[in-house]
Amino acid sequence: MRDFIRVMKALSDPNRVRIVKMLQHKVMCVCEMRAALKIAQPSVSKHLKILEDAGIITSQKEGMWVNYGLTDGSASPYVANLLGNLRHWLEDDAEIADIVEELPSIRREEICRK
Amino acid sequence: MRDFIRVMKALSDPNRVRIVKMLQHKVMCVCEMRAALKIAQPSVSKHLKILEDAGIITSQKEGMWVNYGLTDGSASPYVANLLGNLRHWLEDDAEIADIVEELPSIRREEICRK
DNA sequence: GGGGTATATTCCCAAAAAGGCATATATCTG
DNA sequence: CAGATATATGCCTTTTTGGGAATATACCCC
Repeated sequence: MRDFIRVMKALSDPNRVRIVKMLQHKVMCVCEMRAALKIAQPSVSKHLKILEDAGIITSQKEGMWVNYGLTDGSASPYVANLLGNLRHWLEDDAEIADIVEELPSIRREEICRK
Repeated sequence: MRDFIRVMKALSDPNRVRIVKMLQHKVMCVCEMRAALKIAQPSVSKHLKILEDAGIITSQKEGMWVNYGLTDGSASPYVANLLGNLRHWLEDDAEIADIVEELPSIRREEICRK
């Protein structure tokens, strides 16, 4: 039950769902997500921690950056199912479409390292 | 997005998940759920409202009682999918098993109408 | 080692959520 | 109609949650 609730809570926040939908398109670092979501960096980090604790995303350090990506969900049937469905769910959501459309223009080389 | 969040939030609370798992076994009135969950009646009513607003359950008046049951989920793909999966998810959860086991002994004729 | 950058953590605040008690509403019974 | 019962609503309190600012940590480059 605890695992199930943890996954459901993790996906109960719009910004966290946006993160998942973005990560369907590419691996991203924190500052890229910050730029896409237009919220403060610590807020992004906290959302990422919640998603990671739920087994929905994983992180990998690459020098100064931390790359976040979706897990394969093999550790949890709840994650596996929801990540699978979220591949088509919300695809026609206007707001999600807007964010995804702008993703290619958000490149860490331009945003970070100023 | 709003619909999706509403459904996820509705299923992010242990007591509401317990309600769904109970309703998989039988239609129940508020006082039966109150007895099963061991929380105050107004709390049950409020949880039911949240689940109903999300399209997860429906209610039907029967005299003094209000019977609650699961929807078929046809109004929402999120509901349809989650209700479908919740038919097997948490089936081996100890706490859920306990509640389900006691369901037959919770009969409105004995609990209500004192 | 020192300066700069990316990320995580801490602290604080405002808003939301969950619970209970009291009360309102609706229905049944006599 | 009056009393009893089932459910819903309102109010209040406590806890949780999301956000930001400041700070700590880790890494890179010189």
